[in-house]
Amino acid sequence: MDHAPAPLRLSEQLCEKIEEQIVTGLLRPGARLDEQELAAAFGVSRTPIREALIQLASAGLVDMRPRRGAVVAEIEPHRLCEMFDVMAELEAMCARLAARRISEQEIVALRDAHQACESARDADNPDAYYWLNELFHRQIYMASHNGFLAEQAISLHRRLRPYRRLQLRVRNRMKVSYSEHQSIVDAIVAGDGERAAELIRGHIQVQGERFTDLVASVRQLSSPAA
Amino acid sequence: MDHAPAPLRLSEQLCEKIEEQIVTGLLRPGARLDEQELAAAFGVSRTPIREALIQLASAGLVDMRPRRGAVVAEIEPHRLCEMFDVMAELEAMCARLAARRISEQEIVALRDAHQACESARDADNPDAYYWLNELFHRQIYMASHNGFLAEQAISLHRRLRPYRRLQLRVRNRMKVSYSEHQSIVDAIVAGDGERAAELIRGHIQVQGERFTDLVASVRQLSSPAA
DNA sequence: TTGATCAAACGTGTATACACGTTAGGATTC
DNA sequence: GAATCCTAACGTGTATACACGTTTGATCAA
Repeated sequence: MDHAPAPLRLSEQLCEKIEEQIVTGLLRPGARLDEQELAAAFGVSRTPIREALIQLASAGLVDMRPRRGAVVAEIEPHRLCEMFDVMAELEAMCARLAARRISEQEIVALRDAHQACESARDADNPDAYYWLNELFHRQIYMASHNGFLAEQAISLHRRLRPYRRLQLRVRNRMKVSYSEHQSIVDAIVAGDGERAAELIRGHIQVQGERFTDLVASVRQLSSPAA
Repeated sequence: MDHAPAPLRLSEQLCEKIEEQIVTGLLRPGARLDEQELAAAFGVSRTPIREALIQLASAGLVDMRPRRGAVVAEIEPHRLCEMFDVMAELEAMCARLAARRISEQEIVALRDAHQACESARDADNPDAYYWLNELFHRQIYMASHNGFLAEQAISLHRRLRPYRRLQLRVRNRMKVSYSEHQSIVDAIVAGDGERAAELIRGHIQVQGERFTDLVASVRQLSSPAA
């Protein structure tokens, strides 16, 4: 599908690799990102590392303080809630548009993605569910037929990844999530945009609300010393 | 307000300068951004220029093609409409939240900003109106009391600047815009979030719709040769 | 012992140098 | 005369070198 023959630029590859380490939690929020250290670790010079860090800083995953080095961005609980509120609104917009514009093919794809989530739920496999859930939501983004909106949604979704991931461990979360998905699919297929928007807004916001509880532990993780 | 003592990094300053040249139209969409040329023009080396371009590329104002140089991003008409749709939704969200959360002080500030627009309208000064309009909208962003949302709105607003600017030249646009502002202020102060959201959504979307007409001329500007 | 001051090491920010892909121009061939 | 191939110049991508601010450790004074 992605027929780009080669990234061809080290900066891009490094950007993805470092982002991977951030979202998987290998690099914790607040961790220093020493340019020389990273350069040595990846076997390249500082130049492409710097360029990768600048990109990640623009994306909000890294915080660069002048002359004082870069660190993995620490998102305080309050801001995290704000971000989830915006995410909820973006997804609501996607759902509203999707209800009006989704094609027959896309309906099939959406139902397939939904079905796949069911399998992961039944297998009680949070990691699988995490990925399949992401694919499910992307189907809705695409069905909005607004490419820019879809990009924004994907971008913010990525940024929230490390925090979202914890959610699925909550008891019964997968089952509740799946049943919410069902209602959303029904509303979209029925062409009821307002209902679909309202449902998915709640679906996302509940995660933000629950974070009010979880953030404490996250904060503990990111600042062990103090 | 912004108590940052000094940007201290050339990359940042160059980023702003180049962005300025893009949004003011000095650098037209599609224009090549030769690193050596820019470096010579600003009297610096290629390194900070590259870093500035990477930031601008992340922001979407510049398009970097591997090994083939950077150009000012060309936004095709279709995508521009998509961006205005998202902008409308972001502003609607700001207005909805603002109606619930705005403080007495912020109401005063909002009315002041609105009043300032009136002066520019009466003076029939589109350039002044352009800036005051921006300040007016920012008051609403801030009143949403969602810092992340406000940042996103400001960011997208900046990106749409070069295209938005043309709008005010349209006959009677300033008068219509001002009267729409009035209704929006009333709805927010009255605490009617849904009405405020609906009004501002229309206020923004009408710009996107009108662009369907204007884009032809924009396209002509950006690609004189063919 | 604790506090402040200073100096050296460290790391970022910028400049320069080099390598490779891209592109444009000219020569050659059909 | 037009198209293609080759070649050389150009510009990007990466590496290296250097300058300056920041930080840290030690020394000295109270």
